[in-house]
Amino acid sequence: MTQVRNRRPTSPKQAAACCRPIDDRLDPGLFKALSDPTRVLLLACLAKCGRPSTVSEVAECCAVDLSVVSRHLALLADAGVLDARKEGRTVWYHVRYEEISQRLRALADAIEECVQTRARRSAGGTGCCPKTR
Amino acid sequence: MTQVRNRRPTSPKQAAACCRPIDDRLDPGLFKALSDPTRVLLLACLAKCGRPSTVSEVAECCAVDLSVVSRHLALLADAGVLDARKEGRTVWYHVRYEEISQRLRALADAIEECVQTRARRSAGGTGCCPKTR
DNA sequence: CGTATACTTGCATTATGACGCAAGTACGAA
DNA sequence: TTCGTACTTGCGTCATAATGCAAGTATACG
Repeated sequence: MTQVRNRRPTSPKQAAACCRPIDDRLDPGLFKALSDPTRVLLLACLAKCGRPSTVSEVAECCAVDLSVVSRHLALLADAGVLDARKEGRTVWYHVRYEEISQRLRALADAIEECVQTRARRSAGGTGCCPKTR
Repeated sequence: MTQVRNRRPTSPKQAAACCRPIDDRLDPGLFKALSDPTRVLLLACLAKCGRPSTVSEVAECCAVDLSVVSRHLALLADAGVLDARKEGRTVWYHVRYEEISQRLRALADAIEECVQTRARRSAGGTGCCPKTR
């Protein structure tokens, strides 16, 4: 494939060979965690409540089985959305507010960077690095 | 269920009855669109390329069938991530940079609002409205 | 008109994931 | 050590969705 280094890619195919902040920030893992309605409902309840809550407490928010809630919360924690702290037999989950908002803002920045790159690039920008993954 | 109006919810269950900006901004539809690796790859290529591209062009970015790419792009357009413009037999897709970054920032704001609410609330805040959906 | 191009749609296959139930684990209390 | 609480895990079922191929539609071009 033609390597493009110091020019903006002129086609999507060329763009595929370029790495930009958006490549790291556009993480399907995070979005997969937020793509299920039940999970999002649980997350919203936790977020609005504001304090760490147990699995049982969160399970009262909706009609699904406790085991389902347990799995959803564990998945959200895996994705970096929640933080889990075990205390005896109870587990306290709380929202990683800063983590989430920072990741979202970083992605927003990365997306806007793609627009601004055109101007910067033509003025002698940072170039397009080869894709390494 | 106990309705909580002018206090911060003290449990996730109470929180479920409260509506906040996060309820509207945490839209599973958007995240579902961004949860598939192939779709994210196509989106990144389009974003980095910067100009509107055709289905065929985008399809050169990865090894999946053209029909698959066609479906992915249509889905991303449905989710508000891409904009589609038909011109003769070709369809030009381009990234809605502003739309996406604004939605992400709005969600980041809504998440942080959940943290700040505690202080505002105890000083006589806006209250907790009943859930209407 | 016929043909090529650009994309979409139907359909079957396969993979992934959500869910509930039941059983299991871990911990605390009596 | 026995029981109850809090959660996790195994497993079967069902629904959703990703994919490729083939056929279909729409448009341009000669």
